[in-house]
This record gives sequence, structure tokens and C-alpha cells, in this order.
Amino acid sequence: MSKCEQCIIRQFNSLKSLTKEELIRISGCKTTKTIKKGEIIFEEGENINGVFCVKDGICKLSKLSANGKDQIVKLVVKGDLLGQRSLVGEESANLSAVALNDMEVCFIPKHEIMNDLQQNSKFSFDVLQQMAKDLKESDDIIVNMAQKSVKQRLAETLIYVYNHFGNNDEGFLDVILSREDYANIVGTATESAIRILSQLKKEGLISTSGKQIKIEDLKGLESIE
Amino acid sequence: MSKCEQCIIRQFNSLKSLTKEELIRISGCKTTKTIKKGEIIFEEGENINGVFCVKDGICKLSKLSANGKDQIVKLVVKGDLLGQRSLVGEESANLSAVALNDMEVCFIPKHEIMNDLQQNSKFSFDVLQQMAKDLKESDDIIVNMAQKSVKQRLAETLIYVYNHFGNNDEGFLDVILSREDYANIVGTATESAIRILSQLKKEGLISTSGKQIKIEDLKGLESIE
DNA sequence: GACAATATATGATATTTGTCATGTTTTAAC
DNA sequence: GTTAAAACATGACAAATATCATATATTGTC
Repeated sequence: MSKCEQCIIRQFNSLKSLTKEELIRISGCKTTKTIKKGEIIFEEGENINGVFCVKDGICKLSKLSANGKDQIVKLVVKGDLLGQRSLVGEESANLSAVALNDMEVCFIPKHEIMNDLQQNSKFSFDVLQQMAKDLKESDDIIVNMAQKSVKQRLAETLIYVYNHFGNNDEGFLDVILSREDYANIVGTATESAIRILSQLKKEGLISTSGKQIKIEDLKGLESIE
Repeated sequence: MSKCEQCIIRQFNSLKSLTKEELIRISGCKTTKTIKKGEIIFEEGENINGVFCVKDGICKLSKLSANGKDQIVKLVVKGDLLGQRSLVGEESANLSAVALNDMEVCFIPKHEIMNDLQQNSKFSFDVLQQMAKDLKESDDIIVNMAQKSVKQRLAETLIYVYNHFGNNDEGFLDVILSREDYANIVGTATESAIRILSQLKKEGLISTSGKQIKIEDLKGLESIE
């Protein structure tokens, strides 16, 4: 089994602030899992009791609302920690995590890492910083949800995916989301998301091939209002 | 000047985890301010470089969106800390804070409290817990914004205000928000908020007297869909 | 490569929400 | 108390978005 202290992924998250000794101990108790596209990592209400370090792949964090629709709150990617909130409270998960492509994650049990969170102040400060960043992002999303049109939000989502995950060889966005996923990020009906993508296509801002989307005019997308 | 170590307010926030020595030091460098209703405590983009401990009163945290409307993200009340995020990053404030009634706050400069955040792990863990709670709340608001109707959101806001601030002697909500504030919490046009309040009045779920609102049928409000 | 399952696409229509206009009430200042 | 400013209220209409129906395309499976 691979070792945390040699794992390059930890450079991207708070685990980088652990000492070599701490890493070795954690390496001994972690479990590595492979998760297939579409599989559930954990569900709303579940007791996860640990954090996942995402070695590869992408997943969505979402919450089921009363009307039966899933609202995607955040995309979690390679290098991120997943389930950090489970460390600081006894409550169960507020969101569900579902893989958007094949993933590899390491699970670190809560009881193994809690000591470090209490003792290693550099580590806990790092976690605090990450949480503060997440909070800022969530607050910004609230403002967008409340004040921007569906078209603007969808355009911004495309730009977000482009900025964070880039293109593949053929120039298509490297992360493939279904129209339903886009709708669930933007907070609209699937048909509305589809309709707006068609519209963006007609306006020459994007092009598509099946589920793949290519951004043709970034400036144009940015200036939608 | 009053002393932090004797201040009862700190029991309600993370400052309760500071040692007596830490409190005495902080007491010596804090400044107490009185803020009148409507006054700005800090603005988006400002460098606040410290936290405010709210001794009395209520303020709104909001962000100006591109279309010129203010979106209220959170209400901060007596006992809360304000500006916690300024402690964990160098960036300027993401939100503006404006008093909703007369307030009394104590300002603690960042450089005085940063050491405690790094050294006192109980304190930093407390801050972390609060941040995690805020994050959960923000995520829940995103879901509500995306998936619920304006009427539902407004009803929930009324219930929220009722649960958190209660009634005055005459049975009216003890916090008086303008119709515009309600609109800015819910993320709708002021006229829409007014219209829906009128509707709720006709349905017998609330009654009003000027800006004052009385909840007449809590169950009814809760069951709007 | 055929087939079923799933996802995408689009029209027609209903509903929700926003905008503009205008009048009334409330609040706060003198 | 008067009065001007601000906040509240409501109608008429426009725009945005959701819903329902149905057709087509794509994807994964055998």
C-alpha cells in the first residue's frame, strides 16, 4: 500500500502541515478505496467519522431538497479533503458525495486524526483556513443564486469548470457533467439548462458534441448579463 | 472600561475558551464602540484586521451584487463574533456589516488575538467549530435559494426571526426589519416581498402594524409549499 | 452492430417573479 | 403638530423560468 508520507497529493491540502511522524501513523491506519463513476461516497445523514483525501477524480457534494431535486453545492477535486466538517462536530453529514468520474480516495478515521487537530496548531490552522475559504465561496454562491439569472449562473459554471479543470486534447471541457448536473449546480430545471446551452450554442459562445462542451468565446460568456 | 474577563457575553462565543490571562491581555487592547442603527461597521473590501464581539444589538452581513442589490447572507446577534474570517487570511472583508438596531461591540485587533489562535488549541478548535457551523448554514441557504419559492423562503425567514429573537410584549417580532431587508434576505424584489407579506396577512398567517409583524399561525407558515 | 435505457432537445403553455407606475401610510425631523 | 422623506402597498404588465408533452440522439450492454 502506498504511503502518505510519500504521497504528493497531500501537498495540495491541509495534510501538508502534518509532521513526518504524524503522517507515518496516519498512513498505517488509512484505507484506500477505488470509487466508480456514479457511486456514492457518503450520503446526507450518514455518520462518516473521518476525512477522505481525494487522490484522483472528481465528486459532487449535493443535498436533496424537499421537492426531490438535488442541489449541488460544491465540486471536490483531486487534492481536496472531503468531509472535513465531520471532524469538528458530532453531527452526521449535511451533504451527499457522489463520484463524477472514477476516483481514488484515502479514508482517514476521525479518531486517528483528531489528536493532530488538537495538538498540531499548524495543521488545525490550515484546516481553519480551508474552512474559511469554503465559507467565502458558499456566501458568494448565495449572492449569485439570489441575484443573477439562470443564464448568467450557467455561463459562470461553464467558466468555473473551464478554469478549474481545463480542456482535453480536442478542446472540450475535461470534466463531463450531464445537463442534469449543470441544472443542479445552477439551481434550475434540467430543461431550462438544456435550453440555455442550446441558446449559447446558437450565439456561438459554446459548441457541443454529445455531452462534451467546448468553450468558443470565453469573453462572450463572461459578459452575459 | 469594562473587562473581558468579567464580561458575560463571551460565554456565547469562542472567546470562552481563552484563559484568564489571555482575556486580561485582550481586555487591555480592545476598544468598545457604540454603533447607531443603520451605521456601517465595516464594508466589503475593507481591511478589518480584527474581530468584533457583539455585546448588544443585531447587524446584517450583506454583499452588493452587480445589479445594485444588497444580498443579506447572515444576521449577526448579541454574543456572536463578527469578522472571524479576517483572522485566518490576509484578504479584505467579503461582506459588509450594517447595524439593524443600536449596537455595542468590542473590537479586538487581529495581532493581539492571532497568537492565541495559534497557541491555544481549545480556542482555535472552537473557532473552527463555529466556522463549520456557519458553513453548514450557508450550504443550507444555497439549497433553499435554489429550490424553494420566494413565498417559502420568506415564510422561513419569518420563522427564523421568530425562533431567534422572539416577540416583544405585544406579540410582535422583536427584531424590526424593513420590507427591503426581508427582500434582501430572501433574494427577491422589494415589491414581491411586500406583496407576499400582504398575501400572508390575507391568509391569516401573520398580522402587521406599520413595520411590526406578528406571527399568528406558526404551523401555517411552516406548512407553506 | 442492434437494442434498450438514458440523456438531450424543443415546442406549447402555465406559473412565478420582476418592473414600472402611482397612490397611501408611516416615520422622523423640525 | 406639520411636513417632507422614506417606506409600504397595489395594479398592470413584462420577463424569466417551470412544467408537460413528445421527439430525437447518444451511450452502454449484450
